Amino acid sequence: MDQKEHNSEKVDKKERIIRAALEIFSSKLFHKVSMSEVAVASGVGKGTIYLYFDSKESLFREVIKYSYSFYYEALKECLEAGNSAYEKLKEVMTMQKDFMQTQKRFIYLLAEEKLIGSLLLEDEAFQCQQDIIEMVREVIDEGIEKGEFKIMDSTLAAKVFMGGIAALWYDAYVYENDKALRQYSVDEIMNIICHGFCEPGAVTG
Amino acid sequence: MDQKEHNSEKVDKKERIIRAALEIFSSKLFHKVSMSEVAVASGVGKGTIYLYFDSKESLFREVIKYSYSFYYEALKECLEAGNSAYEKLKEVMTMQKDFMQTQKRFIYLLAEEKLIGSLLLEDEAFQCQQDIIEMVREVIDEGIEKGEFKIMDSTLAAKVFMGGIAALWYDAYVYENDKALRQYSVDEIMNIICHGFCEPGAVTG
Amino acid sequence: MDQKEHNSEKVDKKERIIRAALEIFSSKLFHKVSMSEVAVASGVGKGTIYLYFDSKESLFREVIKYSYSFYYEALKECLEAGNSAYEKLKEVMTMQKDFMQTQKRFIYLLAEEKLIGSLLLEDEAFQCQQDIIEMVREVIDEGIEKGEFKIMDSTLAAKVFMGGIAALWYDAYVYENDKALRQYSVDEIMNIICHGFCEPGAVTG
Amino acid sequence: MDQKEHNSEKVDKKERIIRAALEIFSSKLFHKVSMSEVAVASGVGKGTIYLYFDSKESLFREVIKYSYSFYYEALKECLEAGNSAYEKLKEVMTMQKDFMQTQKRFIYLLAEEKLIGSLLLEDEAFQCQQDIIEMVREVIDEGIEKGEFKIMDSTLAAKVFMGGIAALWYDAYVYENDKALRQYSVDEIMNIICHGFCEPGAVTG
DNA sequence: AATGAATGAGCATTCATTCAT
DNA sequence: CATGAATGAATGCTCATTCAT
Repeated sequence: MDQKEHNSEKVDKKERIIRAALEIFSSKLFHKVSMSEVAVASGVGKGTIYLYFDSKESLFREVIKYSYSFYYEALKECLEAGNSAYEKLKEVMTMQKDFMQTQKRFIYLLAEEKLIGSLLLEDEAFQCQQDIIEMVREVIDEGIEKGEFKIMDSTLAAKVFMGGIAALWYDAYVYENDKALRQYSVDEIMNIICHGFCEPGAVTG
Repeated sequence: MDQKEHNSEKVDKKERIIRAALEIFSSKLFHKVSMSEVAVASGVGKGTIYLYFDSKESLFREVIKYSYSFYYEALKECLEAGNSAYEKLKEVMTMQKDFMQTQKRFIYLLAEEKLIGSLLLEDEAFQCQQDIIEMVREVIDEGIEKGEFKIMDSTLAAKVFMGGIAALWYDAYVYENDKALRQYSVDEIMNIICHGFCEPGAVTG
Repeated sequence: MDQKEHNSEKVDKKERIIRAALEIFSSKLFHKVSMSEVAVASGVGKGTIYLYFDSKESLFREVIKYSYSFYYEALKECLEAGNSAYEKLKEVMTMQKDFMQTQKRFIYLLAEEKLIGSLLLEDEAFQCQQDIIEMVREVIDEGIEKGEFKIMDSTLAAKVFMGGIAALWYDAYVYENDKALRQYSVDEIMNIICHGFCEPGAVTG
Repeated sequence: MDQKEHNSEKVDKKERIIRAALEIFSSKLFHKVSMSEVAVASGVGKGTIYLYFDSKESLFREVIKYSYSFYYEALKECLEAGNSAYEKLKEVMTMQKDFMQTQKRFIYLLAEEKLIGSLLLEDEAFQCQQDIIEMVREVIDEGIEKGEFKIMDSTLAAKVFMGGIAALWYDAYVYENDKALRQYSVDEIMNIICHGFCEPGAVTG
């Protein structure tokens, strides 16, 4: 067995554990997940997990990173896809709607990560969130430059955009109330976020 | 000591426990909080907690309700305060900004409640969230009727509004990055949400 | 209120507690009985029990004594009733069969008392058992003197007699298998105990 | 170390726990025994007990079964030993006398088992008692067939026989009054049980 | 005397982690 | 590398007993 094979086996086993852990962490609260359970689901011995991960927390952290990587890739594609900034944001919204429907549990995981994260995780994981906001911000800046969007604080706008849609899917998932989401079309949501609540011409405070 | 005082003492003790528990649940994950700890912080015996609450979960639930009650009141005041629907929403946003700065931990608690709640709590707690959306929706409907806001799905708008600002404070609290929030004025945020991203007149998708 | 009334009230309350406790101790293991439960069943406050009894153990002890007193009286009547020693023992057996059918739980209590007793109770309670054996022994001695019974160790005989029938009712109660007992007539049991297993004339050991 | 040794080590550990638990359950009421105590006495960690037993109750049950197995074997030997039915019963009585002197605590355990058992244990444990009565009954039936014993209900006789001697040892152990038992010879007791109380020829009711 | 709110010692059980094999 | 038996710290909850009223 050469070094390459050796490494690839290690990676395989590590990934197998992460994937099994992802499934389990997605379905229960962190503290309700036991390492034995992860070991059984991964098809490895309990001790083996500790060869690849320092602790339960560390495993959780890697699971989050693994999950983000898919989301991150999907997001990147969206932001490269459309022509206008508006279209790019619409792509993001569509992607998230789909993502949510197929990977519902990821949302749950993200929510828990925020909590666990704020107490347990390292900055590294926070970075993922920041990166996402940053990517969206760039598109918004692009839209501002092109005159598509008005002049505004693009970071603030990115947070409002991502926060608004996050709240929608969060609601849909956590309250298992996804009909609420399905009933809204992406255009409807985009319309509200991009054109605002106000009747054009309304005079406000 | 008359009956009234006696009752008030009982209420005091229950509330003392809730307040101590609020502090603690706000700073740690549910499973990391021990009843002994709550007892010590409340200045009562461990068994005493069980005179007022059936279980740890039950205590958590009451803490959530207690927290909501303040938020709920504040929200009600805001929605009665302004003249226009726009002003009312602006009041809400201002209130939340202040609320967040003084009661930061409530946000954390809310987030955990969503998780724990979806697994452990009864529907009762969910209702609070629904009630809040409902209250905001009514104001938005009012705005639509008055011609202040354009015709749109008011529930969706309420979710986007509350979700968007929730995301902002969540970010501010969880990532302890509140300078980010302080730097934005309420007007700036209201402008984005109410008037949207787009340059008026921009033609979109 | 004079002293007499006062005492009688005390006795009443004490007896009320004992009677309630008797019911409860008869239906559950000692450790499964809570003092609150006894308080509620007695219609007194929890603290009140401690005015009359030093501890849960002490209450249990008094309950046993109270129960024995009835048994003791019934036994005394039996032993005074018949003409011959044989008849007296038969009376005892009949009484126990009836006693068992109406006061099943007493048996349960007695059994637990033996256990709790051997660890918790004072000699005083042991005395009851000894007294009972003693009473039976006297009747057996009487029978020996009268030539009804053969010469034998009367204490041993008393223990075998009481033990044998105790085993029968114990079995009947604990295994809730009382049809087993009901199917045997007192005469049948007396015949076995008083005339023995052996075919008269059989030559043994 | 080969597989066999490995297995034998496992068995050893389980048996070590059972033996330690036997000692402790024999000296205290079930509810007064703590698992920590059993762990310390077994020389294993507290968690280890739970690798071999599901719960405290389950441990208790296994302790009972373990104890019975010795008694059961001894009883079987007795009933195969003598020539006549009388001799077999005498063997049983002798065995029990010895058994009691060396394994006093077993009796205590049996008594508790009846109580705990009637409330907590499964039928499985009851079966042991029934089996024992059954074994004795068969010998008595054999005696009846051979004309050694008179015609009588053999199950009833078995219960009286086992009950009578049980009461004797119970008394001896629980009241720590074993001189009482030692003073009686097996022949004396057999005489009373097998030939009865009555003077041969006495006329009874 | 009577009460019952308050207490805190006590205990069964779980599970992340280690380490001998 | 891989394992899983062994561990013991940690924790929610109960309940006999006390004591201020």
